[in-house]
Amino acid sequence: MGLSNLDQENLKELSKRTGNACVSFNLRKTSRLLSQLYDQAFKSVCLKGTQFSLLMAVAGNKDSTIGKLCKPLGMERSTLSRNAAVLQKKGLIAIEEGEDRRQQRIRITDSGISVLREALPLWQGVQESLARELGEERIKNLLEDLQSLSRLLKMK
Amino acid sequence: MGLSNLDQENLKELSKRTGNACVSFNLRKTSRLLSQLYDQAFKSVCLKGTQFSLLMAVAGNKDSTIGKLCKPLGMERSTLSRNAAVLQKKGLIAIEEGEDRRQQRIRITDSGISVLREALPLWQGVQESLARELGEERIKNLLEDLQSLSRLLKMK
DNA sequence: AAAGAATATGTGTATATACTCCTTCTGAAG
DNA sequence: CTTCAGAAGGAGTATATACACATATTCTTT
Repeated sequence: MGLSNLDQENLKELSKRTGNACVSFNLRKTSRLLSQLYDQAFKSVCLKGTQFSLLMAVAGNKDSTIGKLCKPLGMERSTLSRNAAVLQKKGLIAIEEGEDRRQQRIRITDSGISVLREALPLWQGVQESLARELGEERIKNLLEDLQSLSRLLKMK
Repeated sequence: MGLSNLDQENLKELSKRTGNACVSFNLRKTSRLLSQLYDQAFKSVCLKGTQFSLLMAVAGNKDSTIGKLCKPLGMERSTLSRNAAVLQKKGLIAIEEGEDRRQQRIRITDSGISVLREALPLWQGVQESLARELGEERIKNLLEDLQSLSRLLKMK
């Protein structure tokens, strides 16, 4: 149909179809909603879902740097830099100049480990409730599709 | 395993598994990457993907208001309010006081329609390239899963 | 060793996002 | 008509996000 012959009826219809079909819109929308659920779960440890993910990534990548962490997280360098600063301010990670003085080495602190310890069961709780409500199979498929799409996009 | 007995090997393993299994992390990550692709596509019409979605939603909901648009977009009221202000500044939508003077009525402008007309084929281009590269079937499944998850989350 | 290329990161700016608190307005109860 | 509860929205604040530009450091070439 397109927009060539555009009255109100067409617009309404077009808008609805576009919203239903747009991969990006639906990803962002679901992501927004789901992020709120995770944020709630982490409230008691004063973390947001994004911060939990980053903290966990730092924990699992000993002696990494801002630049090196970008790729696995699929995150822009400057974004990561700023997000890391938030965790540093909370004392959960340490950021220090590397031997190569251009680099900033990142490591998790004891306090960070401690928070992670508290946060992990909260995370697991949300994951399990999702699996219960949406079904394990569906979650598994969703994760696979998301990861395929991520790989595809990173190659560009 | 948990975090009870936590050395570097465990952490590395745990971090990897958590990242692979976390629905929210994978949604946000893919969403970030994909948004960049859409943003590129809309560059020539000076829109971002988020703005295209909102503009399209405004176009399809004649005589709507900030509050009424929230639900279908799965967006927080204040977020929508601020995003709408950006489109207003660009002259693509108009925001005016309603009869009920608490409300802000939103409508697309002629300029907005015009930009939408240019943007639609760009959107379609990205959608088609995605379908080609990931497969129609997979896109369809992904959209269905996302929409199921959205519905589930909205009920909370 | 000096010059220039390449690398790693920070900063400025703009948008996106959500929570909390505040103001304005409407409508209902009396 | 007054009061007051509820609705609609804005503003303050903090984080998340990315792009463009600037800076510092290392490496490479001559």
